[in-house]
Amino acid sequence: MKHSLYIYNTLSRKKEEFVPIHENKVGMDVCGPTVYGDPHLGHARPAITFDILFRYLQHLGYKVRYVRNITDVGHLENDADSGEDKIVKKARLDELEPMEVVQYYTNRYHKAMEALNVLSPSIEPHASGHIMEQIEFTQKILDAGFAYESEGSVYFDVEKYNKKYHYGKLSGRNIEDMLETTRELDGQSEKHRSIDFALWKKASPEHIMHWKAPWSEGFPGWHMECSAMGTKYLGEQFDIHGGGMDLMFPHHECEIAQNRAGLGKDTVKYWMHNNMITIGGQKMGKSLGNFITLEEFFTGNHKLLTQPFSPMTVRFFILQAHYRSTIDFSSTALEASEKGLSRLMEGYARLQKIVASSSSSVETAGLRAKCEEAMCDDLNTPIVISYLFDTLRAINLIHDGKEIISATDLEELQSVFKLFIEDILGLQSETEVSSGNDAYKKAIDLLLNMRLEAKQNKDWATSDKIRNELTALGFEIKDTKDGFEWRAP
RNA sequence: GGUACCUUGGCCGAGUGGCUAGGCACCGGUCUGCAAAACCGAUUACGGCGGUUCGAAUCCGCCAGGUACCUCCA
Repeated sequence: MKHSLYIYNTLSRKKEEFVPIHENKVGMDVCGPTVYGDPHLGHARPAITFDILFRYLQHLGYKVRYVRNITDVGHLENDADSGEDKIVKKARLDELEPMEVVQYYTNRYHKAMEALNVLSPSIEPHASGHIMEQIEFTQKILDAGFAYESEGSVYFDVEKYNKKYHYGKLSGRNIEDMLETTRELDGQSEKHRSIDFALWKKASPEHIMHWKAPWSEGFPGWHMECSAMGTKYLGEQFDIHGGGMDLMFPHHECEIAQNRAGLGKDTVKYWMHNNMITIGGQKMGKSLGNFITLEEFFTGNHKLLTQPFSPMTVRFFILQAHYRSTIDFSSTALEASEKGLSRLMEGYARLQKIVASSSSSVETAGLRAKCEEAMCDDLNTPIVISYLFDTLRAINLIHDGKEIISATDLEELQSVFKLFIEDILGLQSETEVSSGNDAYKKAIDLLLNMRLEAKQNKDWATSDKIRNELTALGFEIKDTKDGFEWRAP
């Protein structure tokens, strides 16, 4: 029996059954990175969360168009007149062309994502390549009467919008509170209200990145790109929009308002938000300066890291928590994940070598359904993983010859493990890649066969010497009943 | 100040009314020349107080502590 997928919709604050707008097709938009810095652990979370969703929707048989944008126009540093493109600022510091910075960090992002086994989205549009669409969208909002021009910039009229629609429906805020709690109005004289946000911003003279628009030489406001690009590639109504929880307000709230004002209808059916990764209980982020880049994880080159952590360990660590929970980073937590993952992957490798018997003494039939059920319950990957570990025990017992499994059950188990470990969770074995070529493998086998002989002759000195030397080089040697297993460093 | 959320055993983390996920660590055992691995077993838990209920980690109230957003952030 096929389960229905339920996902948590931030709009309703409830798990809802996922029903696509168009049968068998899913449109999905996720906020991608701003490419002015190295990708860090925080970037890995939404990428992996929505990678899982992307993979699972496809597994369910949907044809998915996944749009993940690259923000390269930059956001305003602040709302004041001196607001400056982040990308421009960095470029000037580095004395690079803005697009050079964009290219550099985009490449770095892609490299990290590939290492994490995050699938490429269907379309990865750059904001800088969609200025026309953003200008047109802004014009639509102006035409609809929900924006005003002021000194070359265009602002969204939140109060007017709120009279007809509801500004704050996603984040649960109300406009009165926002007006009360926003104190500083200095330097914002262009705007009618402090809560109004820019759709188009006139560029100051020192601003390098700017484009021609009916109102001024300038650049789009920072919520505009999602409205313009999402609807361009997915239509005026599409299924899923995702991103980090910190984007809920103002970014996604403003996007909802822009789309409603410009198109006259709500665009997104399901809003999904992943929670943050914390470090010592605090959000890991740029402003706090407590983030660790993905490269630092992979190399171990950071004062908070006791060792390097492989991309798969990082991926597994993230999947061991539900995407809507905060997950607290620590080196010891990563170490625990690393060991768990390694045990899981070894068991998975063992599963391939198991020889079937005429019947089964272990019960494994329900695994597929249980895992599907967990995934359908708002992508509960930690539960899926716990089921895999439960089954791992049976696999090891069969491997040790203490239990038996029939050919039918074995085939099913292999199929389920492949489906969930590789296809859905996207975990891949890292040791096989690094094991090198055939000659190298044969050389190690040769050494270990010599050790086996020494053992048979009770020559413990030679036997231990080979094992100790190989261990010192980073190899893992395991004796089995009738031989050995080894793993490259 | 406003809004939302969180507090689970040594650590990380599931779980939303009864059936006490899982991982890592630790302890005991089996196996082994020794070790590793694997397996078996044991131990440790739901922030505090009160309420609802036959029964609460799970629902309600209060208190304490913490986090996020309200400014760029995944």
